[in-house]
Amino acid sequence: MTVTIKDIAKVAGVSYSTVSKALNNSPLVKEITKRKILKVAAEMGYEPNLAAKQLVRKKTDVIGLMWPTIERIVLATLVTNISKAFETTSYSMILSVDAPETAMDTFKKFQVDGMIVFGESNSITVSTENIPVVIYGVSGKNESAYPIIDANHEASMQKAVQHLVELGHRRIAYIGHLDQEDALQSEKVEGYEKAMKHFKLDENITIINSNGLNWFDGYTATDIMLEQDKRPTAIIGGSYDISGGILRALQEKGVQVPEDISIVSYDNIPQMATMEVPMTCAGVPVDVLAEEIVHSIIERIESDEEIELVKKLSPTLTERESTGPPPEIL
Amino acid sequence: MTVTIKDIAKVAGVSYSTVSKALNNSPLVKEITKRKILKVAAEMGYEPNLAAKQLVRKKTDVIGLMWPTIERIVLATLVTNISKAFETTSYSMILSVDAPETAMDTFKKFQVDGMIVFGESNSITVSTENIPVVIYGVSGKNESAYPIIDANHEASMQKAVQHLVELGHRRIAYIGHLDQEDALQSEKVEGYEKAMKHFKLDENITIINSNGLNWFDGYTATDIMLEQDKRPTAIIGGSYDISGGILRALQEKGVQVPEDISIVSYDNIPQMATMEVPMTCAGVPVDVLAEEIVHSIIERIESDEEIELVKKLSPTLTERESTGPPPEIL
DNA sequence: AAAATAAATAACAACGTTGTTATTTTTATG
DNA sequence: CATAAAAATAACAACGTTGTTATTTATTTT
Repeated sequence: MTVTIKDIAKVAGVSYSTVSKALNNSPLVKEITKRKILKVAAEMGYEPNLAAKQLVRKKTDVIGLMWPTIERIVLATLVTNISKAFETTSYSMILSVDAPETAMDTFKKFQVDGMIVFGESNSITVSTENIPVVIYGVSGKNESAYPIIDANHEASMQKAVQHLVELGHRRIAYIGHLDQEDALQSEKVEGYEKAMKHFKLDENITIINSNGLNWFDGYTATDIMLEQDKRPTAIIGGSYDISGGILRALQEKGVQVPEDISIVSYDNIPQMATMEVPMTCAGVPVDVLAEEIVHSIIERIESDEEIELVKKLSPTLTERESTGPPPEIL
Repeated sequence: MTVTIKDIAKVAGVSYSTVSKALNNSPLVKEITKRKILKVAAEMGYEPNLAAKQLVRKKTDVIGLMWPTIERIVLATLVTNISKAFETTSYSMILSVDAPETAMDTFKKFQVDGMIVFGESNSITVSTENIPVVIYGVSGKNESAYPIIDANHEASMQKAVQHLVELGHRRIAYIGHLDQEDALQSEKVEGYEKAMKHFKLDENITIINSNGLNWFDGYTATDIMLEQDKRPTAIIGGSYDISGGILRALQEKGVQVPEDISIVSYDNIPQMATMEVPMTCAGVPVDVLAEEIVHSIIERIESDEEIELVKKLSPTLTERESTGPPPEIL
């Protein structure tokens, strides 16, 4: 038998409503009785019944995270960070790896107070009724019905290019997955182009399609790139995995990083520091991103005012050993 | 305002207890009233309140999955499969990527009916009270307090070696992560050794430590292996990622797979089919594994009898293009 | 057609909380 | 030291279900 507030009440010799108040640290109960009740509760191993509480409070203090594609390491890191960020709040998080519809059903069933959705807003096909939602993705052109946390790929690319330009680079290539369907990827390429133009490097724009987001895709793309006659002195990798492949390909061809070629990677996760060559990277640090997402959904739940629809975050450039001045060109 | 059974009752002109029965398809209510009530409920967009139901039923129909290390692709695939497997049951699954203690707290709070734990039984440090638990891991020597689903690494290795022996191989090497702490890894190596001895290939036992479970670890280990004078004609890779690295390293050195060297990988996931060279692999197919895990926890919840403590599954050898007869040796 | 039985529905008490209202106890006031 | 005011506690009605018991209605049986 599980112990309820009524059991505690009996033992402590008070009414159960007093127990309820004491457990919620209400100012309506005297300090000394509060302490006594808390002590009894602890001794009896009391665990509150969420269902009962939920039934009367109409609130679960639970937020659902929809995460349909679990096989990408950067997102896995983000999820871990979000989960950690929730620990300091009064909310719990539940995770669903199901298809959006199924996930939504589960969340509705659990009557979550809010939802975090990875991906574009159009991944929400079912009605969310009036459950607050925050999306992590790309704000894009067309307006979304839900607030979006945008990691600001364009600004990241700007920072990456700027860093390399300041080091003296001019021939800066971009290797990434070129996918019209994927707004995330497109924004990176466009950001790169924009930045190059901004620094008057229009004719040096070199974009290589890795045709995928995996380690090996970056590897292959780099091989192809190295065969071309005019090598760039710096490469921007479109993602953690791709940059890993780029680095490996260069190493194998005996190209020194950063002496011969510098690399900056998109994605700002701690793992960048433990790569073969610690990687300079541009992007919103994953812990900041997590904090921001968690903060946003809670604000949206608790505040009545409409929050801003698009929140573009400020990326950081973290300098490590994969970037340096370009080699002297003979 | 959400619609409750009382609202339906009013509209349908019956008592709310009749509505409850009708919605649960009870034989105590006449077919015609049942239909009427169901129709009204649908029209009003009724969604049952889980908390209320839970409060009286003392059951949540929810199972928690503890998954502390989300960054391994094989486990991610398993999670996806488990999630899918639950869809055909009356249970829902919630996922926690937190540390075991935190995860356990969350699950207790949600009053899950059961828990699935990845890893060894000693990862459960907190009391599970009387929540049914099923562990996916290694049964090992010392008895566990909880039922274990064991993917039977030893038998997998036996199958891998047998397959290669039948093809005519004798010099079969094993490349994997040698970690005393990790029972999963140790069992694979031991299984390999046992199988080699079983086929009287004691003096051909070659074990190379990849010092890690990543793609690159397999890659490096293979490089080292190729420098040795007597090459094996076949390699067993300890995991999906490691095998990927092995394959890549061989390709780069111009070693043909399977003409020059055959590879069998541990881990039986669909992704094996889409590698550079479709990979022959040994292990319990991930969908079978998922079904078994889901079935076990549900059985443990619903059946009063004690279920067997250790369930060793039967691995499958899936033959693909990475294995063939050994080259003629001059 | 009245009495006995069966079938269908209604009434109501749980379940474990919270929050509001009613009562008791304590403290301050004249 | 009675009395008013304040503080502390108790009582009780929700919340939306389920399952048990009580009541009504329909169907047999004599």
